Amino acid sequence: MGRGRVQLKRIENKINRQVTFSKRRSGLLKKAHEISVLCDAEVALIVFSSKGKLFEYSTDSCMESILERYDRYLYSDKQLVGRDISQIENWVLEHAKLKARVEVLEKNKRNFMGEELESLSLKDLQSLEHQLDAAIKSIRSRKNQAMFESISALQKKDKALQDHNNTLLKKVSTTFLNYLVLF
Amino acid sequence: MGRGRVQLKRIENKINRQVTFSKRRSGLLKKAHEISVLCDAEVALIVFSSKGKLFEYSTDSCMESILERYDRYLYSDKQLVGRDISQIENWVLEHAKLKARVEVLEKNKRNFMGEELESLSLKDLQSLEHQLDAAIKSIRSRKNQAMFESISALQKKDKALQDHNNTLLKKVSTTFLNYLVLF
DNA sequence: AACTATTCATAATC
DNA sequence: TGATTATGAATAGTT
Repeated sequence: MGRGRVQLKRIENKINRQVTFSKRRSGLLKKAHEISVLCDAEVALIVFSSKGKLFEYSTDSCMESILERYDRYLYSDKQLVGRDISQIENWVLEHAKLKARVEVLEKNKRNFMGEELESLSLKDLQSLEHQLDAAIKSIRSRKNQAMFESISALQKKDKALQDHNNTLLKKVSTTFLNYLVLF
Repeated sequence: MGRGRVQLKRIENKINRQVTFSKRRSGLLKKAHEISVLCDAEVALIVFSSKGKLFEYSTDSCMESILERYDRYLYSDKQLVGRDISQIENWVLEHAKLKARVEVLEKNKRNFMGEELESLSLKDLQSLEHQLDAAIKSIRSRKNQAMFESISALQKKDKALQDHNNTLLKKVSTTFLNYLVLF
């Protein structure tokens, strides 16, 4: 990239190194974000500059949960300690995540109900419309099915009742005939 | 990169998503390594695929030490202990409530997307259908409005550009005439 | 911080 | 998968 090939070795000139770091860092963070969104992946990226400054990226801005998942993945049965975050801090985080999730879902719901559309782009609107169109199709199809099921259940019940009625009727008339014979 | 530019949103096609993930993952790991070597930075990169598989890169000082450094960087001065017990109990409750709310909202959302309809009664289905019908109407109306706004903004811009062009044209011809007069 | 000339990464295709 | 290729992105060197 850029003019001339680059050797994969430490850039000796301090200024160049700093500039390259700055450029490549933003590129790297961007690509981390892209793969996260495009491919539905969970990404945690931590970069310390040679001067010790921290830069980071994490999917859904929740580094801690990804690192925890990482620990779980590696040491599935081991204690989570090692990383010295107390349980309480974990809860705070979890809580914040839940709250954010609720907010997103509620916004979502309002959009699904045709509210708060001002905040959506034309593209979002289009995709929402298609989503709902598809949903309505499913719902109508399911409704039809449910109605048919309900109808056939009623017909079956109706038939059973009629049969029962007939049986009773026979019994009654037999009893009546017996009565006549006796008296 | 590649043929045609790419939208920053989840790739819906599963196969494409998987392929893109594989390609971009190797690109990302490579770049992480490069910045690490070129700029003498310490890098930790963790990627979970959507299927939950782990991929990682870390500057040779090993992942664990970088994560430790990260924790130290963030939490070195914070106190982690000594919170009020009743406060904690409150949180536990709050947490349970939030979780329940999330569950309801998610079920809701799935229904709005035409999924999990088996659990709904005929009446529920009917009302959901009406709800979505109304929503679609709002959305279409909002979409129309947004499109008109967009169009009129473009027309306005177009007009401004034409005016500017005319002004420039006049300037050019005046200059040309002056030039003719002089020579 | 801008601007290019290049190299690189990768989406589409096979 | 793996290779190829056309194209859009990233970026090294320069100003």
